[in-house]
Amino acid sequence: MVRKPATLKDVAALANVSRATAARALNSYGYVGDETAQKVQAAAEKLGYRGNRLAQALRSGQLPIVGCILGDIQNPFFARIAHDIEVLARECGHNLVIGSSKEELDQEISLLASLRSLSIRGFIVAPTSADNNAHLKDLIAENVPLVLIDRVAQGVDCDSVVVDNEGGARKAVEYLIAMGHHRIGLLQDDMRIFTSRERMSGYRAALAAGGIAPDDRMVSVSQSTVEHAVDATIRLFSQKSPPTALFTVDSLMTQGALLAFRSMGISIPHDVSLIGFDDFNLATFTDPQITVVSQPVSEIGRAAARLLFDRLSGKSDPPQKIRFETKLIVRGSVSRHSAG
Amino acid sequence: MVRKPATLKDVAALANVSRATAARALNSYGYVGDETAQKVQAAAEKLGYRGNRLAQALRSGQLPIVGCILGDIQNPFFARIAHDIEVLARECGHNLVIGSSKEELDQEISLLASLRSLSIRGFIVAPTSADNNAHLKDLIAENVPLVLIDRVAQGVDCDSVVVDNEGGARKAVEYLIAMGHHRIGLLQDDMRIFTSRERMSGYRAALAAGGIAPDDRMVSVSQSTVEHAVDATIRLFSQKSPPTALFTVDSLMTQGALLAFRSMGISIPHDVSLIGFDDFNLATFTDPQITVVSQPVSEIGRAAARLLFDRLSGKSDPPQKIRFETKLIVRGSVSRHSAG
DNA sequence: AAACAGTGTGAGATCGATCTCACATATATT
DNA sequence: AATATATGTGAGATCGATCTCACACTGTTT
Repeated sequence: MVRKPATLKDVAALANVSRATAARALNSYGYVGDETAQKVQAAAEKLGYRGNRLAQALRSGQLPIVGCILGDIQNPFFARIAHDIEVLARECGHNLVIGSSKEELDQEISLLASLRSLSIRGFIVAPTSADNNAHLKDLIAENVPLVLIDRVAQGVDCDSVVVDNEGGARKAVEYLIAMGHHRIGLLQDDMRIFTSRERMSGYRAALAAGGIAPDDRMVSVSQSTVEHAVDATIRLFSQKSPPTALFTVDSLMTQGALLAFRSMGISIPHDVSLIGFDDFNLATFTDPQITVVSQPVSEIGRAAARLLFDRLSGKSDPPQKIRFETKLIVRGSVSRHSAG
Repeated sequence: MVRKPATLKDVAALANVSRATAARALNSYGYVGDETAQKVQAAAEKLGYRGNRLAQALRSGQLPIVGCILGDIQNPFFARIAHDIEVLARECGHNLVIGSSKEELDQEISLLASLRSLSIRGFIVAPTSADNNAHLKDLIAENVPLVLIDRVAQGVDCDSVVVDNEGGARKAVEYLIAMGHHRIGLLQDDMRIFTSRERMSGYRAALAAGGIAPDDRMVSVSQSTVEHAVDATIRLFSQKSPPTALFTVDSLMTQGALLAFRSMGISIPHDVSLIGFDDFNLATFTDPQITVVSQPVSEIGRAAARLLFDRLSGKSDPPQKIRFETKLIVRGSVSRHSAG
């Protein structure tokens, strides 16, 4: 037996009033008699009435949902962000639709299109590509609230929350150089991605400042999964003269590098030094503990959500660009390299 | 300048036909003249018409969205599941709304209510409570497709996907007993949770089979986060006669236990043996590698999504209950205990 | 010529909630 | 008593897409 959810009409009928009056009673606006209001409340209660948000949304033009397009929820960094956004969204009476772009521009575009046709109120996006962003510009042109997170996109003028990727990478590599390393490997993501570019550029800047010529053989590109990172690390360290230190651009890659080193019998920090971008749960469990560049993960999602909901509630200040600092946390995965 | 999206009415006006005809042309049903159809297509093209899904949904009563309520996306187990569901949902032309219950029944109920008012087509839920599930029964009574995942709920007769929790836990504890352990600790989740119950019951069964009396002092309850698990482990191992082995019920707890042991100077497997339920990335990186009960994570989300979309496409077989096997993966975190 | 099938189109109802407007009453003010 | 003001309520329009129905027209069959 399929009983349909009760509609306002049902409530009105039961309370013996018009739909208009029922609506007034339930949403408390306009004039309603006390008695009438109570009758309506009781009727609504009895029928288990819950408004149909679709109908409400059709009138108001907007669904109480915000969309969030991230690279990959399986990355703990994004999982944390998604979680924080969801909590804040709920506080603001909104639900959250999550989509993974899998770092593919096509996915990002089609996902965005599909969410837009739902009349979703606003978006938080970690854009896959730093340049290719007509779809994001469209959003802005049509005045749909958008907050970029973790990454910004050229020519897209809107609120954003990122961290100091370049500074973080530079600090890490400078530290490696100060510890005597010259052949410093970089395990990085696709260069389309904003963070990858910035971290690469911090890496380059530190090398330059240390008088070290960049060497393409020291750089390996990998998708951001543990498995791909394992392979990329193995490639990097199978060369005749492999790096003596490695900087990885996210925690999944760091974990991949750890597993690769283990399988190759390379020991940290004896054979190779390691610094990862983004801290992770077990970074302090491994032996040695892993030195990392940490970012304030718990702030990022909340900050982005706050920006978005400010916009949704009508704020129209110029776009706000938040940039959090990163911090080098020195543990035990880097050792001094006696010059060679 | 905020240009509103074009409506069917606009298209019809531009093409000089009625809304009905425009709809027929665009959705290709009923009779439409060739010429007329082309005029309409052209008009739609020109205006960049994309149908308003809200309006469509209001008529059809359903939005192409499925909802998914999990314990916590930050748990890699759920993150993986969410990811797999999202991929399959997209293939089926649906979007995915994700909510975290944070293992609180209230959250689960309010989240469900909020999603239901959106006229979402179906749900995949990991119920927080094994008993308290009137809200789930409501779904079934109202014929809303529901798939339970990771956990089932009493009296809720619907599709479900779980693993053999009891068997997995029993195998783990039997193995510990076979290795000479008697004081076997259990680090578990709240007993409201189905998996917790089942794993507990496997633990008990193994103890009983091994002739070991259950001892409440060997059991510690913790929320499923690394931080809480650290505390719970410390409590458990601060007793006068602590366990010689520990079984943890999920990977976050396993990680918490590892961190706790490190901070207490307890070494694995020398001082204590450890088996965790649910494998994790770094389980093979730690020294020793961690012995775990693994579950086929990559199957679970996909199986659940498939069941759900089968229902959505009208299948009305009796509910299907899928139960995957678990596997004890012996690594190096368990050592033989010389009887004491 | 009459009846019928096939083709093409538009008017209007519908989904459910909300809002405007008009119309009642009741009380207060001149 | 006449007018103004406050208070309650309902009829009907609206949001955008879709669907039913009625109506028209062509061509075929008796």
